Amino acid sequence: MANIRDIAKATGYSVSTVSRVLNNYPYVDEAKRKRVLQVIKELNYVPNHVARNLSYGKTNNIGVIIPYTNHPYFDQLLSGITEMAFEHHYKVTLLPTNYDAKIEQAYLEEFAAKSFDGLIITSRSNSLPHLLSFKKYGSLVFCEKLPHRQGPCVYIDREHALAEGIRYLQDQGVQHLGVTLGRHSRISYTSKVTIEAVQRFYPNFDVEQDIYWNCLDPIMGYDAGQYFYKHGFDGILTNTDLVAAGVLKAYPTQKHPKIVGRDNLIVSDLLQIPTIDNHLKQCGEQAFELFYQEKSDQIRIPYKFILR
Amino acid sequence: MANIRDIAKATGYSVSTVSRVLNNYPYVDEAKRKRVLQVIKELNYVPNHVARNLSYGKTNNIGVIIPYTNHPYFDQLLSGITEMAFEHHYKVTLLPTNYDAKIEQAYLEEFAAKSFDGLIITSRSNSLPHLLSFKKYGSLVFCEKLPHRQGPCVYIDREHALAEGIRYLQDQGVQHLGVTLGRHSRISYTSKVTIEAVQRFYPNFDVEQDIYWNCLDPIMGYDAGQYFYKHGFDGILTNTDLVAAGVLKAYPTQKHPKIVGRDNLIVSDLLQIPTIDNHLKQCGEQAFELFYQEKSDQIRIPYKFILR
DNA sequence: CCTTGCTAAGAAACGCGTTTCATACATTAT
DNA sequence: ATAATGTATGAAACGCGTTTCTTAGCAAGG
Repeated sequence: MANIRDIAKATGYSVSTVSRVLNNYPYVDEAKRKRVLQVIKELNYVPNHVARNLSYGKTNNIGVIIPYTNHPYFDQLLSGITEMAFEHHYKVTLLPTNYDAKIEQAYLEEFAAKSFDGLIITSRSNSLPHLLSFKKYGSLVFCEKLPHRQGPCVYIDREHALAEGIRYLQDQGVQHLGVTLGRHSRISYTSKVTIEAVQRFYPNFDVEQDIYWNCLDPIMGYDAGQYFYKHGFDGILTNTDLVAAGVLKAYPTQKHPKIVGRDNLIVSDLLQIPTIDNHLKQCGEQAFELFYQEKSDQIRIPYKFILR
Repeated sequence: MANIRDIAKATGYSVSTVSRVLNNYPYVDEAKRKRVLQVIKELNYVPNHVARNLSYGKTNNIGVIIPYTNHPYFDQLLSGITEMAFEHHYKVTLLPTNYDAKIEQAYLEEFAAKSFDGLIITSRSNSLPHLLSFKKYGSLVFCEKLPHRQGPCVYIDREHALAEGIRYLQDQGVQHLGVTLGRHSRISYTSKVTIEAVQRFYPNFDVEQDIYWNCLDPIMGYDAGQYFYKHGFDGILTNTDLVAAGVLKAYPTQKHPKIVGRDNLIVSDLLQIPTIDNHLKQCGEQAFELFYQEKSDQIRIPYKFILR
């Protein structure tokens, strides 16, 4: 493959002149410009992007740390990021961690090594101070509320969103409330907030008996539903619409519990499940914007409780 | 930010020695190795990945040309690619085209410019010969059946998969078959195959009246369903489970048509919609493997018709 | 006629690692 | 004792664009 020096040689002009043609500088003789372009075509020359990036010190690439794809929560976030990145001529590189702190660490090092112009952290496995120590290498945007002035972030007002969902269940007369949550091994911040919110409305809520952990999809939701049905739960607060759908499936149709889903997924519309829409796509868009505008704002994305 | 020459200067050793330490070469004096590592730590030095890539002529990055994310078909494909890439220490960069040939072209040029070690084309907007002309710049893997010996690809046996779905509908006694399809502006290969397959089983199939175009999600599926219900269609072949779910919603529960979905999405399980599972995740995995193993095979991924 | 300013274009340095080549000493084999 | 290996390390070239610095021709302004 030809490089810029080959083109210089073939045309008889200098490397600088070729570079000037490539970058549309003024002050290049029209005849020479044409000749250069012609030779470029003849030799099938394409400027090496990596070399360019090295020279510019910039890659136009943003990394997104994400546990995994193909999960509605993260896919929505990702689609917001991707769309916005696209508009600003950035590319998005997926950095799946599977919640492994070691892998996350490896990505952070690649970031420090200038592989990406920025990093959006949709969910993290290392401690916040550790992650923040990488700020010196470039711009980091978090998808969680950071302590004041610690850097750019977008976040959801989970507390109020959950409160509204739980109040709805209470208003519907729910006596025995069950809750589905995700990973039990490393309990997420969201799970913690959920438990606290529920306890405020249901003081007798039993953390041991009334939570069904490790719910991520309808299959696990179905398991949860069987448990809840057997034990006479009449209201369920779920961690995502997918799980809500599974839960409902486990109850006989006439005995459906009051339920609240999350993420406003298509299923919740199809099955008429009330849901908390956290506008994740918008979160993703804003996260990218924060990176792009080099702002250090803390943006709260409004949620919306959708009654069906 | 320090670079390798700074480290060389600070230690008093040569750049080569520092590089040897970084790359775990044998034949470096133990004391020097330690000293180098110490200085690296002190100066907070991280080797520049872009420079390394330039030197190696390799990025460990694969690009995935995709119309958009957040669509079940592509997200499944993507999750297969991402998982496999992860296992082989590759990163995945998303290249959304929105079916715009110009944008696709831009990505192809970036590929030629060595931004990626390979390209997986999940769907394309330019002509096949045009895309194939980029083979000289690196390895291209297609997610569609290529003409013999034209390069690596994974594909689905759509013809047989569809035939099985349509035969099922016929066996169920469907008289008036409706079909939902995607984009009408640039009709996809899949759409063409679908029409041909239907015509084989239903010789009177009317391309004008019996197809509802531009169906991508349940909303559009609902529209299609209203049309089909109004005109007395008793069987629907849909282009994805999401659309199937929408179609059903438009029919009164007692009058549900016979229906066949696609992609084996969670909704189809929840709503008991028979579906054609094309094992898209597996497609993605195999596509990456073809790239990684530098094979030029044509891999057919078996489909599965799932009765409910 | 001389200065200022614009157009044009090349040499060389720069961004930053990796790798080849060359050198030199210390062993070990013959 | 000598040739052949093995260990250790530096200088310089390389991968490939971009950018700064310099030089230089030529026209307009004073």
